[in-house]
Amino acid sequence: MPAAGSRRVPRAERERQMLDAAVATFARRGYRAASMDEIAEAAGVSKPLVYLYLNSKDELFSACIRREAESLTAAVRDAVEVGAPPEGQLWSGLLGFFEHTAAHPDGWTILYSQARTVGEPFAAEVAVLRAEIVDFVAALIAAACGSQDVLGYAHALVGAAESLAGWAVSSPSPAGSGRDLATTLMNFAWSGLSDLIPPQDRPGLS
Amino acid sequence: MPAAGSRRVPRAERERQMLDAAVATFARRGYRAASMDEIAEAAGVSKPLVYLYLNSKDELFSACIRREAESLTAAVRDAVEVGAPPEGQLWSGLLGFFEHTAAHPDGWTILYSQARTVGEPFAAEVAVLRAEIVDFVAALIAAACGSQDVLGYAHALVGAAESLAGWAVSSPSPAGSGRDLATTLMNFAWSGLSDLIPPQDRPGLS
Amino acid sequence: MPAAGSRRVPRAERERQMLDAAVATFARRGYRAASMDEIAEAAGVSKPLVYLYLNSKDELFSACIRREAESLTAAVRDAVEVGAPPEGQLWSGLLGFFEHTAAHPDGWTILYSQARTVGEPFAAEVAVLRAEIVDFVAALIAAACGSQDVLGYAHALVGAAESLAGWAVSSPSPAGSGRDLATTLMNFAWSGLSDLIPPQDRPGLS
Amino acid sequence: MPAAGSRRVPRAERERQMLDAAVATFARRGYRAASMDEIAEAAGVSKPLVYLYLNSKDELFSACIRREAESLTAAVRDAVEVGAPPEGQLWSGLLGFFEHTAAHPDGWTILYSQARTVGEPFAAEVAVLRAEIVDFVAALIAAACGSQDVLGYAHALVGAAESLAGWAVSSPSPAGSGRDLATTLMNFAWSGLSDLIPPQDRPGLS
DNA sequence: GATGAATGAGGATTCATTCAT
DNA sequence: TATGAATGAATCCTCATTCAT
Repeated sequence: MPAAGSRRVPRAERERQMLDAAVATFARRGYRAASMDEIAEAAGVSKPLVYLYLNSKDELFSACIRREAESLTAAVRDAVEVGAPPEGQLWSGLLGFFEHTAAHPDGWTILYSQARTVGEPFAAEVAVLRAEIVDFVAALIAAACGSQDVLGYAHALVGAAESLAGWAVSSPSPAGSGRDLATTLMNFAWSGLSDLIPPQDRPGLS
Repeated sequence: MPAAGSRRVPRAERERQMLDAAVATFARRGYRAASMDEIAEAAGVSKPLVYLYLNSKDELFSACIRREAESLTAAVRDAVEVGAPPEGQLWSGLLGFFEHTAAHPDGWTILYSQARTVGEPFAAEVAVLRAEIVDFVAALIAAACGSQDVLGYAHALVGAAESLAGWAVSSPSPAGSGRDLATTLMNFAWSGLSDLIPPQDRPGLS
Repeated sequence: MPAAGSRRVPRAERERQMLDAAVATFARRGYRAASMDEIAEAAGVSKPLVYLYLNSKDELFSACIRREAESLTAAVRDAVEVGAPPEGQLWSGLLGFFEHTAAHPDGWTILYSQARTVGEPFAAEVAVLRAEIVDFVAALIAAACGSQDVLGYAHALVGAAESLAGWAVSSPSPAGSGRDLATTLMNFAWSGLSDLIPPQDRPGLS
Repeated sequence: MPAAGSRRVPRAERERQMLDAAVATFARRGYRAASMDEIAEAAGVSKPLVYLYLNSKDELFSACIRREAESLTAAVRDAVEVGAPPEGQLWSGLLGFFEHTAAHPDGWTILYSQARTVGEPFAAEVAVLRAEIVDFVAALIAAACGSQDVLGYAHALVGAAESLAGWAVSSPSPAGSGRDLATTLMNFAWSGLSDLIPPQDRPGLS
């Protein structure tokens, strides 16, 4: 097991080290404030090597986004129980989502906070990712309900999940485990708050 | 009514122009990428005047955050029907929220996307704002339900609202009016998705 | 006696206030580091008024130098006992010099430290002043001794006086009064250190 | 021996070139008026390289002061004949001092004129240097005389030396060689002016 | 595979100075 | 007499990026 800063490391591993350092640095400081010097030092290599392997700051950030996005989608994909009923798929997918974001807070920060604020090439990349998730969730909701006009609900559900994930990431203690978060969200999304309210107090909306 | 770029404007009005330009620029480009040159030009003044009135980029951004935060809080505060039952207060507050964010998308972007990613002084400022909102929402939910452990629900609800607001801001056409968004969210939050699902398909969670 | 910041002050007095403020500011911060803003504020007036009366930073500094130089020369001139023997003239002149520099440390700082380091127009002005003093001292020494090659001695004596004045200005307590300094210097210059040394230990120089 | 402006020079040599350029520039223009652009151009490198090696204008100036101060103290230390009687040590030390300042007028200007006027971090640095010199001279005088109250004499002697050095630096021709200056000063300091004066004309001071 | 040496370009900030009243 | 409003022109400093080894 070679030390992080050791010499003569094969390219694939060096790239992984660089991406790790870049993800951590971008998450902590933001795209513009993170300097290539900082990243190279965190990776334990010289700056020209970062350029040799990853070409530019833009491409480096892009590679970070791609890696973290694929890591997150893979985690959710693997967590979803194929063949289960839609609600079961949602439940297991949410569980996978919360567990992965809790385990990789820097990756989550990059995707959710940083990439959206940097500007066009990257914001679009994450927007695509998010749209895929929303569409996937919308399809599950539609499958469960039969209704078609569920895009708003899907957005609300995804936003609620993001908010809970961010809550858990920023203040780990009170937020609870991934399972707790998924439970909270499924209760919230499925039964709504009205289950907690006496019927006569419910607002007559819509 | 003097034109925006006219000479010899009283200080209060110039400051307003500068803040308008700064909010628009920061929203579009992010804190780091926005240059003071750009902001000054957008405000129709020279850079030294911006510094004379607002002292530094940090303070300028801080002033933007404060102004937009107060504007949003005031809009929601004024929209909430005091004396109404908690659900009614939530409904009217959400309505005010969606209408304000739709009317001031740049302000919303600054608070929601930019300020959180810049780093400590600013992230903390918006974190406080958001915590206040979550606490307020949690109090309303608790008042409506009698239950105490509602912080998770409040986070979910606020996140859902943010997501819908962001959806509406980024793609105005399909998202609908503020009223539509509020309706969607209240339906989602109150009745849950289960209303749309035949009872036998509901997952038995938790 | 009008307050320093009062309105509608006659020009002569305003100019005096400005020069006072400028001398103090230039002495404390140096020519380049002192800003016109700072000086105007210290004088209790607005910047355009400083320009109206004194035209530019250069001319303002020049006016400071001229005023302080004349003030110092006048003090020394008035102190010198005309008609006394050369040594008596030197003694009284030194006394006047030390008393004036002790009473006006900012003026001394400007002449001795600041003006020499700023660059050509000003350095030359003070160089002229200093050359006059050195020549005057040289004439007195020559008159007392009959010798002609006394320029080096005059430089040494003036430098010793400056050093003692700077010592007194920077650490007032141990240095003693103007009279003490003048006494020290006259002892040093007249009798030399050899008076304190047994004759057989004196080096055989030159 | 590569030319001063040649490419790819080892760091140590580049730093020396930069310090040379900085000393010359600071001496000629003063700390504030000297621009980093000017210094970099004088050193034959680009500005970022100056920052890469010397971090900031402050640190660059500080490095100049340290280098010149050490250079001067080393020259004097090496010139002093250890084991000689105190007057001999003074004589040889003065000789070393005058020869070094004559050979390095820019270094002398920085220490004597510039650093004292810039403000606190630097003024303190040279004040320490000067205090050491004064103390050293005072010790020699005390050793030669047996008297204790010689600090004033030491200040006078050092000031006289500084003045003569400045005279020699600013107008090289009439001032004479280092040996001449040292002779003048030792004559002045040891025998005083009274040797040149008929006894009956001497003032009876203190 | 890896790096020390080097730079063009741009950004935040300050300052002396003027104009209109 | 006096000032609030305004700016052109630097200046310090940083950063992404490349070259020669």
